[in-house]
Amino acid sequence: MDERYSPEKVETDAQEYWDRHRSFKAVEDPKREKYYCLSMFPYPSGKLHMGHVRNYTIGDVLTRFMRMQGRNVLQPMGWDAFGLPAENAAMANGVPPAKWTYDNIAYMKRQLQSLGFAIDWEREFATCQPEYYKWNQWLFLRMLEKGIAYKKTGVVNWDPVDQTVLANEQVIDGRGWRTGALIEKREIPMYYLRITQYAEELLADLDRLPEWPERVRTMQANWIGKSVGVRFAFRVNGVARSALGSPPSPLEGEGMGMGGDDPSPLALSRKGRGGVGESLQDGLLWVFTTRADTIMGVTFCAVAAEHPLATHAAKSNPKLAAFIEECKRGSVMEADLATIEKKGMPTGIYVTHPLTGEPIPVWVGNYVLMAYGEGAVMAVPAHDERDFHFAKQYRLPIKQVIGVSLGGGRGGNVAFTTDAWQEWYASKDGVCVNSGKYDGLGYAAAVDAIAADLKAKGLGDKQVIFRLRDWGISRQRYWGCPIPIIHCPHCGDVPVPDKDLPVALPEDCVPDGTGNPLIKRADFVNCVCPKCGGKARRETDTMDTFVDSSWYYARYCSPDSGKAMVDERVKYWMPVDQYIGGIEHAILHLLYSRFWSKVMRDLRLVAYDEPFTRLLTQGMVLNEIFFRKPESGRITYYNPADVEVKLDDKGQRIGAILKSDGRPVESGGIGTMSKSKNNGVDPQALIDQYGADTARLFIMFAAPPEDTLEWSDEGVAGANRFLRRLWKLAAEHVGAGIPAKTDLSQLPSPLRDLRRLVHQTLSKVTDDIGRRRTFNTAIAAVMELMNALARLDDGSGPARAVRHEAFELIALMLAPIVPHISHALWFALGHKEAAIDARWPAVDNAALKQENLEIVVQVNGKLRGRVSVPVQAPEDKVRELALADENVARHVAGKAVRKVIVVPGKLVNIVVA
RNA sequence: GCCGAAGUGGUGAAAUUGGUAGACACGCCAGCUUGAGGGGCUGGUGGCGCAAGCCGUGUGGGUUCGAGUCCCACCUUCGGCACCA
Repeated sequence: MDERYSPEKVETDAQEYWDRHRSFKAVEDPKREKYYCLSMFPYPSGKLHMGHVRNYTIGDVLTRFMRMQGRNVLQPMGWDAFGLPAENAAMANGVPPAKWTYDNIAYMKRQLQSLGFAIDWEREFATCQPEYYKWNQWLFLRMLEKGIAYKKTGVVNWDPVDQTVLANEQVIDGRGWRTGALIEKREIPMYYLRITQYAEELLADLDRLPEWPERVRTMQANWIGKSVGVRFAFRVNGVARSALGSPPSPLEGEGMGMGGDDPSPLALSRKGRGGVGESLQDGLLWVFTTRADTIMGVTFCAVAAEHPLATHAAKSNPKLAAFIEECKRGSVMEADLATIEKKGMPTGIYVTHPLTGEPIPVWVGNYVLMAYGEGAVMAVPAHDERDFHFAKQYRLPIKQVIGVSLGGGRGGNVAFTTDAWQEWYASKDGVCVNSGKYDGLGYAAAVDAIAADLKAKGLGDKQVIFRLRDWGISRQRYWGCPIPIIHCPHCGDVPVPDKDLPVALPEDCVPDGTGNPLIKRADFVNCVCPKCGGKARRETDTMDTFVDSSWYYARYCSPDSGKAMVDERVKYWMPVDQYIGGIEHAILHLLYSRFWSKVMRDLRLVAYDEPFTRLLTQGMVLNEIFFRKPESGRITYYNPADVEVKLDDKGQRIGAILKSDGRPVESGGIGTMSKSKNNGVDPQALIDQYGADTARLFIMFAAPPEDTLEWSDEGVAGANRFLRRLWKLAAEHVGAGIPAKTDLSQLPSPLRDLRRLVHQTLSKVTDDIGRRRTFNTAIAAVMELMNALARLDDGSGPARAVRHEAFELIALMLAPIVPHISHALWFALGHKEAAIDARWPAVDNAALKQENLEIVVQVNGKLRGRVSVPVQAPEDKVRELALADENVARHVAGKAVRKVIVVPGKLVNIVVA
């Protein structure tokens, strides 16, 4: 064994061994329990970043650990290879997205391999390969047949200069990123997937995912956004149905006939979202409310700018038309809407209150969303904070209809004033007042009574609605999976027959920013109608890349299947036992994958309901931010590698300078590693300098996996120091020869203590990795053991045998985390079989036995002494020994002992007066 | 604004079930080692105090023999987002 630890050699050797023996090939074996460990696949952006390294190291540790536990493990890897960056790169460099993508994949694959991940590379694929995306198309056609996929118009960002559709991220302050032109909103036909049909199940099944982080489940539940309330209508005064120009809808009447008990999400999702018209059938203004108990307090209604009633009113009111235009111009991003000033304008139209018959004015409000509910709300300013402020601003009446008695709870109504908003105004705990026959009813009773009365009048009923909207998958982009539709002038939109799949994407296009290049590809666009044989035009839109990532985990089970999307091997491997990825995917990717799984299940392609049994969301990787901001001009960020930090003599930071010019830079705190803040660390540089094991060790040691991880060059050096020390100690031990097998059950005291520590450490590491997933504490425990081992200065036979066992267990305990050095140490310790095929060691319970325990003694809760007591000592004896301790006796002397609390094996607390 | 998570030495953190606060590591200090390369080894390192000891886990209360951990109120930071009717 070399005296010196040289990671390049150690790591190359280990990786060559694993390659040669195809150690990571996963083979289905019904006799063995499987373990499918999956990390979210990367977008091939060019090179790995630290977030990838962290993600894949966590997955690899669990994979290798479970493998040592005897499970038949699968850890695959692939590439989320379609997407916008490839088109941007093409525009910048003139390289086709296909070439750019495949080059990046080749480079990043080498990087992943150099980190020594236990990946079955034989299952690798990229989503841009026709063998994969063929099945996107195939499933899309099945969805079309089942009515899950459908076509309707949607709004997109239109750049009038480049004549192209832009993604949200390509719109900066309302202008195109390349042209600077003001972006217009355009309505174009698009394909949608009816995820809302699964809303109820997607919500309910969150309860079947107990091993997902609570906060992810909460985020998904909020995103699905189930609301139980009442949908009802106001008659629009003096407006006939024909005047509104809304065509009779085939869905008309469906809402009323559905009954409140079992509302179908499918029907609901159609209603109110299908576009203009439906909300005004028969001259009715439909609204949805969760506070029907406040209906007697309605003093106005507010509709969205896009609402047909607003459109109608604007025809004869230029000022209103201008206001509506202003509202429509604003951002569609809901986060932006949260901060805009609330504005409104009266339409001049009145509606009739369904219960009181009073006339109610209708306003247009910029805070009403067309996409949620009916695009119209009843406004109860006394009991809704937004309505309250709106009413104050425009001097609209405010009528209290809910009373609350605080304090005693009997009768005494707390005073209501319109001076300022009070928290309790929105409370559901009060009872109705000023509400005629509903007076005195609580929330639930009032809602029931009011819903029943509305139903009797044929003007409404209870209703469940979801915030979740159908998934629009059409993208007016080149580098994606073609949507398999043919547009025929005679037959309309015709699905591509299964036998003609895949619709292959030409790979030699170079986008130039002026729209989808597919439109100009005659050989792609021109085709023959499968129905009538006439000339037809192929759809040029491609699919959202979230489609690609919605089922890739299932494809890994049978990546070579040419006949089917997935084959019977999926039954063995799925569902994924452990999924690992960034918290940024908590909603969309995970929700779409869950939806896609349920669709595949309903098509009897798979048997599972949920694709990911256990989820681990790893924290972000942070680093310091340094910058200079000149008097005039732009802020410049400096990479922490180019900055030297100045410390005072206590190690407290006093400043930082740029290494190149020695002049000070300012600290911007710490933040996520990003290009814009120039605070990234290149994993490749780290691997080149210290090796993969050091990178893996540092990343797993610095923080628990779910927490953020702060980068530290000193910490990396420390991790490397530990490995060098381990290597050196092991080399010294092995250099003296492999000790003969020795009976370790009878050892002198210091050796027995050391051996107990060895097995205590094994016990802790097993629990930390297997159950707690706190890799940082597992590593700390091994470090502690190594420190104890280094202190043992004893060259005797028994000592060498104890030391040998300790090194063996250290090599195995560290094998999931730093597999290369463990591989080398294991062979050096005299084993013929490689560490990769070794089993996780078992704790020797006999080694854990001890005769005496150290017990802490407190007096009035303050630590006053420690005593050694026999393990089997009865409580009286422990108490006696505790009181006999010199320091304890001193603190107890002269005081009456009131109580003595004995916690077996832990402590004694003596309570004195 | 709403929702969620978290506040512990100079720093990253540990304390798993209410039971020794600060394991492990970084940094710093002292000493040794002419093998300066990102050296190696030993010891020290929460604050105050000569000491006994006292104080100490964001702040203020509370429960308990005992609280970083449980309860109430507040402050701060981070993350997510919805004006969701």
